[in-house]
Amino acid sequence: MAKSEHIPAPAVRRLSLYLRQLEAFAAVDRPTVSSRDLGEALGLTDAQIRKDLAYFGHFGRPGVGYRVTELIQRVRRILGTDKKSDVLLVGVGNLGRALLSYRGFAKQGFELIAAFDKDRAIVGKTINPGSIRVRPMSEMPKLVRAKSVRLGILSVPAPAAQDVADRMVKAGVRCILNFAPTTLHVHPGIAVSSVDLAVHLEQLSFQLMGSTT
Amino acid sequence: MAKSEHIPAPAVRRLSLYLRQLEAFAAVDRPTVSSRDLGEALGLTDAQIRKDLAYFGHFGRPGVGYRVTELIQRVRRILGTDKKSDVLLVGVGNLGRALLSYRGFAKQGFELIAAFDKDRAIVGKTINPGSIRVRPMSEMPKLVRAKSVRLGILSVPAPAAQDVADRMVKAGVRCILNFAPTTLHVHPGIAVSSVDLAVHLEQLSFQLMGSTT
DNA sequence: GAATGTGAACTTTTTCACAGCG
DNA sequence: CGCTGTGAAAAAGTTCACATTC
Repeated sequence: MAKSEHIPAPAVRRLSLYLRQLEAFAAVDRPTVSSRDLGEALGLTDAQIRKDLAYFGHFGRPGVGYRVTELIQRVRRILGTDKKSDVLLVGVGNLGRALLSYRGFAKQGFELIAAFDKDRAIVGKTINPGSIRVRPMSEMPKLVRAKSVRLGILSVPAPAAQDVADRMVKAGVRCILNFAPTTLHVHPGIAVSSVDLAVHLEQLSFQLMGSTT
Repeated sequence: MAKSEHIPAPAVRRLSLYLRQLEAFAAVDRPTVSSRDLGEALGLTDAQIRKDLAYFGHFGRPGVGYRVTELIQRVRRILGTDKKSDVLLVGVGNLGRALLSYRGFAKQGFELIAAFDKDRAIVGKTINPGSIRVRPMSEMPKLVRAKSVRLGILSVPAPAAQDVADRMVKAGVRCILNFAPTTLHVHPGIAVSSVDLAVHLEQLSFQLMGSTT
């Protein structure tokens, strides 16, 4: 396969999980893993894992499995996280601040290089250890162009989300990680991924319903 | 349909989105909506929406659509958010604090009633406006039993996540909203929903790859 | 006339099962 | 022999299209 076939979105989502688990194996100096090992660790079937990886190439060795460090590199390459990406954030409320302090981004190759807010009371402040100074919204387009930022994190309140998204896209941002509980309408070609606490909680609540009956 | 047929997980996920959009329509005093209206607002097809809602009952009127306030109540009922649920949180780091300050939970019927952390430096403190005092881990099982808490939010670092999850489940928690970037292994019957920033970011990064080529 | 609910057709995704390589 | 990669089969999910109801 390996070639430019259409790759299912669920396969790409799982690729991130594989990467994480592979890193866990690497941390323990495991040289190789089989699709079965990975599957057990992640709660997936071995066939699923082989099929997913095969969309991208022939990475394994029959009788042996996958070489851990090699596969990590390959998966990073596929996901585009082998090189650092600059990321900006708009909306420095509670959540925005937590995200700015989150150390996990850098580990994955994402660097938060700027934060913006419209609130004059916050602009100019520096969010602790992160050393990023909050800038006014007006400076956003300039920075996006100067640094060719493609990835934006949107952590403003829901009513402002669409407007801010439009401004990000206009400035040149191509992918938005949306934390606002609202549906964003963007041009096709612009990617949006939404992190929605309401949906997660309500889904759990629904399952609770079923198990009580 | 309406009957105890197997309901696809994606349909349940979307139900949350429908609820949110319905609330937006209600806020504007819209009396009824058609599946088409909902679909346009959410970027889904009308057929999808009708099919999803039909899993749960006959809520609409041909020629008219769905009565907004009525459907809101029904969906809340289905999701179990028509009644308040107590929620606890373990792990009062950056993210935990942000979650404790998040006002959206209450709006959806979830009440954060307690927060726990193992760090003695944090225990005893009260997280601003939220008025919740952080308690030591040792008090967790007692509270879960006393209040029959079924839902737990897990916002501890990845290496501690499995252990804390086990302790939550042992205490009686049935559903876990997991923010740690790790796969949790729990008994079948215990529901886990993971919010995974790595997966979201890497997915966006992947899409960026494709559009650049 | 407008819009639902739903079987049937279609599409996507997962699982199976096995030939073939190391 | 163990384990991959992959067609073929099965399952799951989505869209179509229309009879039916308001």
